Order: sequence, then structure tokens, then C-alpha cells
Amino acid sequence: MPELPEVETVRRGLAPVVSGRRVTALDMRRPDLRFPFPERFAERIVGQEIVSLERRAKYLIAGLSGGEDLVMHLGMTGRFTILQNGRRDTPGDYANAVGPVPAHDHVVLHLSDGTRIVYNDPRRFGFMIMMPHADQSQHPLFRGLGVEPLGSDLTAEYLAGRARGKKANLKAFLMDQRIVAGLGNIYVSEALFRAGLSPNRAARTLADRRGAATERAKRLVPAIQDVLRQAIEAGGSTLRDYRDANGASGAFQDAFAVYDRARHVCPRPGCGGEIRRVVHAGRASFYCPRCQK
DNA sequence: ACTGTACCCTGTAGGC
DNA sequence: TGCCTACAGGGTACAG
Repeated sequence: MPELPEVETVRRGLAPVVSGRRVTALDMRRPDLRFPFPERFAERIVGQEIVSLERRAKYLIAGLSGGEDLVMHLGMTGRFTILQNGRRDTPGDYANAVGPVPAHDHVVLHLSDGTRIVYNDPRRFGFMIMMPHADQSQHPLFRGLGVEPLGSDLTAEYLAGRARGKKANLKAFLMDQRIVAGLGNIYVSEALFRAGLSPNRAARTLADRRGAATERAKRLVPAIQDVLRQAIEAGGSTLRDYRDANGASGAFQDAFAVYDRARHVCPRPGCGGEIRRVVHAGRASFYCPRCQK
């Protein structure tokens, strides 16, 4: 669920609350999420100061004063919630241990100012791992990642170079985290609509015979960057589970042109086409066959 | 080297 | 009302 804009929104909500705070306790309500929790997880975190909270692709990275990083992924349904002053709107009160623990609250991070950060994840596709900060770029999780789409590394020439000779379709190409890191099912569909490119088109057509970027690649870069920037500005997209760290929904779902809009009329003025749903690699794709070639 | 499928897990929506 | 199926923001392990 959470793609780059959602993870970035969570990061921005959490960062001011956790930065400079010390972890005073860690509760684990089960032994694992998608992976087992790190060895001696609590001992490695408790007593450390959280010095930074960064994002790479869809990963959140908390830098700890002891030199290790806590790397977190939200999977499909992961959610961080900030609890201040022992108050909580759902049943269960962590401060007083009153009432049942809410379903799927798997991890609670207690901070030195009394704030607690709760990690909730019904499907448990998310995970938390620890790694030395110095090893980050060489860690298997990060080593093969593609460029950050909002950085200066995403260029038409880069896309053309990676797409050259690939007969896979554009949908799969852009979903591949080794190419562009942080895009997911929603924003690939939306970016392709903005670029006027069909998800069915072969990726190699982003490059010409010499490997130079085509007009298509040049349209794709701003389409990706604009949709991500606008989504971040809107606080991400809430379809079902997603909430930011303060419990607020995103608003960008109201701006979807095609995602989850099968059989609706294309929003481009004068088009009148009908949005289609197709499946690529087991994931739904949405596009307007008239606008996207 | 690619590509497509199955799977991890839970909740929900829709058809009957 | 209830049962059953399909599907959901992600990523990985396979088989072909």
C-alpha cells in the first residue's frame, strides 16, 4: 500500500516526534512480522537516541546513536501511530494497561518524553531489521535499488539506458524497484496516464536504436516526479488502511485519474474514453486506451 | 537473463 | 444472514 508518497508522509510526521528522543522501552507482541525481529532487538534499541529518520525507496531508516540503523518497511498495511500523554482513541491504554490491546498492534516504541510509537500491521508484510549504518549501501536490501525518483538521478537518459532491449512492458519496468525505487501500483498507473503511455508498451521503446532517450522517456520523467510531488503534498493516498503518523487520511485518492477507476470516463477533457483495468504480473493496471499509446 | 505465477497474511466487498 | 471467492498500497522465491 504505502508507496513513496505515503512513506514520506509518515516520515515527516514521525521525524519531529522521534528526533533527539531516547528509546526507553520496546514492546513486542509477537516474535515476528514478515521476518523475525532482530536478535536481542530490545537491548540494541533501548537507551539509544534516535538521531535521524530518513527514507530510501519505501524504507524508513532510523539512525541510532550507537551506530546501528533500524530499517522499517510498511508492507501493504503497516502503520505507525504517535500516542502522546497516555491517550488513545481506540480500546486499550498502554500507559495503564487497561482494556484489550488493539488487534495487530505488534510493536510499541516508548520514548524518553513519554511518547509512544505504535506499529500496527494486519497483514504483517512489513518488517523491522537492524544493520550497521556503515553497511547500509551494501546491504542486500539496498544494494540493488534503483534511483530515487525525486532526485536528480532520474533522467530520460537513465530510463532509456535501463530500458534498452527490454521487452517487458512499461508497467512491470516501472514497478521494478531496481529501476526506480519507491514507485508502486498506484503511482505507476497515474504516471503512465500523465505521460500518455500505455502500460502495455514495451519498455525498450523508451530508447531509440542508439540507446538515446525517446520523447516518451522525456515525458515520463516529469510525469513521475509531478505525480509523486503532488501526492506528497496531499499527504498520500488512502484507499483502505493508510494513515499518517497522526492518524490522518491522505487526500490524493481524490485526484486519481485512472487508478481504481475501471469503466469510468477518462478525465481528460474531450477524450470521452473509458478507463480499462488489465493485469500485469498479477497486479491491476488502469489506463485510458485513447490517451495512452 | 528474463518472465510469469504462487505465496506470505488478514480483512473486506460483492455475488449467490 | 451467511458462505464463498476475489482482491488489496509489497516483495520474494521459484519454475519455465
